[in-house]
Amino acid sequence: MSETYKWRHRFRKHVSRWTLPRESILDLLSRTSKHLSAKEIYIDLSEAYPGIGQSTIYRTLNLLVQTGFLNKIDIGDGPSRYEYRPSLKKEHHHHLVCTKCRQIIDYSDFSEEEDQLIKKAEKNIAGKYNFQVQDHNIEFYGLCKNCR
Amino acid sequence: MSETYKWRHRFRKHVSRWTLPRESILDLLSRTSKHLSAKEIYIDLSEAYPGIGQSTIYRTLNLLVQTGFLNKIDIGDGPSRYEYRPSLKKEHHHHLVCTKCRQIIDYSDFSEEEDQLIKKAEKNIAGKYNFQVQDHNIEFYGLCKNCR
DNA sequence: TTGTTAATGATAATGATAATCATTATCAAA
DNA sequence: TTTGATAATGATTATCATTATCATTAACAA
Repeated sequence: MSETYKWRHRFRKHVSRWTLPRESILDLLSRTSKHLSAKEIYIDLSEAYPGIGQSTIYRTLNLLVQTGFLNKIDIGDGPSRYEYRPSLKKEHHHHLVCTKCRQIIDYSDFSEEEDQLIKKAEKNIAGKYNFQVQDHNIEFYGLCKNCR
Repeated sequence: MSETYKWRHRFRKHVSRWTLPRESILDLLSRTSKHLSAKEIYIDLSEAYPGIGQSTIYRTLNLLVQTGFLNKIDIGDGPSRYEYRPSLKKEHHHHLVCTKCRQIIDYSDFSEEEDQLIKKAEKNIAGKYNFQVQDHNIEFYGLCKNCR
């Protein structure tokens, strides 16, 4: 079964129409490991899809984030970046952010202890602050292999 | 010894002049536990210091972050927020971000295991990606006691 | 095939922040 | 203490990312 078909199916559950811009953006992000900004997506797609509007890019990105197809990444400066999210299940990874070239690298192998620590912290937070944790985010800042 | 005197002293090491806007901003942020945006700081200071310029706020905030007097906090949407940083030593805390009212709460009690886990991760990251970790950041997203 | 209506793309608007530049204030040295 | 070099300020404009508006177009259920 094609990816497109699966996407379309998942998408239609949200009572939204399946359109070329939506497929193009999802397709692009699913084929790259890069973390792209709206502008970068716009530039890239403009070749295969001349005339696509910037507004559509922004709207579609927001929609795809809301519906769980994409993750939005915000590292302080510059524009938001987006990455494909393969499954709705708790596939969890974090990011290494190069403070020099601003490259973002995925980092996913520290799960067992992390889960324990996070669970513990969430319990602690719930008790102490009456704060109901839904999600968490860890970033490491430093220098990538090219910049160090 | 007054705070102002200490700030001034620390500041002069960076070959910068000690001015009223700089003192006012530092004073304001040191007296609140809130995490304020540039605009909020501007509005607040405008009362005690009519005529202060927005540019000065932004410039000064950047400077104070660079010189270690303040932390800059970026939680995705909205403007950057700033908090006072009591000491240059590794006083480390993280943030609970309410996804509904966008309030930020400081969270600092999970250090021992955290340190261990983070150290381990940093070593792992260095080995695997040749990435030199300098700092890290953890955020918990959820609902605060008023919003849950 | 068609009608309803959601999505698109062009454009203007907004909000946060940075750049420019003439004026003013700080502070080291006289 | 004054003074002079120059850093900092505040007004303004520019820029950059993102959102809002709205007429036109396309998706898809019937």
